[in-house]
Amino acid sequence: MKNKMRVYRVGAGLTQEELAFKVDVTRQTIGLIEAGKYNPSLNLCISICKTLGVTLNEIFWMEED
Amino acid sequence: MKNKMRVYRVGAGLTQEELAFKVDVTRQTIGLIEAGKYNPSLNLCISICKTLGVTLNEIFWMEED
DNA sequence: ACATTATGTAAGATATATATTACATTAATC
DNA sequence: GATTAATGTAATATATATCTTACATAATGT
Repeated sequence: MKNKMRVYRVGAGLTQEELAFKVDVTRQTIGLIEAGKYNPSLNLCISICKTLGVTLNEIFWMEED
Repeated sequence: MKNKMRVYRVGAGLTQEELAFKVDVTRQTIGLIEAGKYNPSLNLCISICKTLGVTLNEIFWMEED
């Protein structure tokens, strides 16, 4: 599993397009990050987290390895 | 204050150059991230955290706002 | 079934993170 | 105080995140 963005996004009742608009980025960018095909910038990660009301660890930190 | 990288790096007894080598990046890149002048990629942030034995939140998440 | 909404994906363009090389400055050690 | 190690910083080059446009598919409602 890549990251938990999608879980928190739909949990927040947001579509990819809506989240994209809020963090000032493209819908495609959100989709590709969710799909694990993009390596987003820290600032974008932080914007996403703040918009979804969670922290970096909750979405982007994987405990396993 | 930008992020707490420097605190944890010197706490780990590492020089910028040593950390850079471990995360496979340039010394300059580390220096600029510490100085808050770069917007690093998530993967690099994760590498740095793992090398320093901390999580994303500890270094890159600011509670204020 | 059809219309609409949400998502996947791809090609080419643009912005920016990072590399490379180089030199300057500061801190530490002798 | 001279020498070395660590860090700051700048110019140009390269790699890659992100944008733009476009089309295709999946899901959902009527």
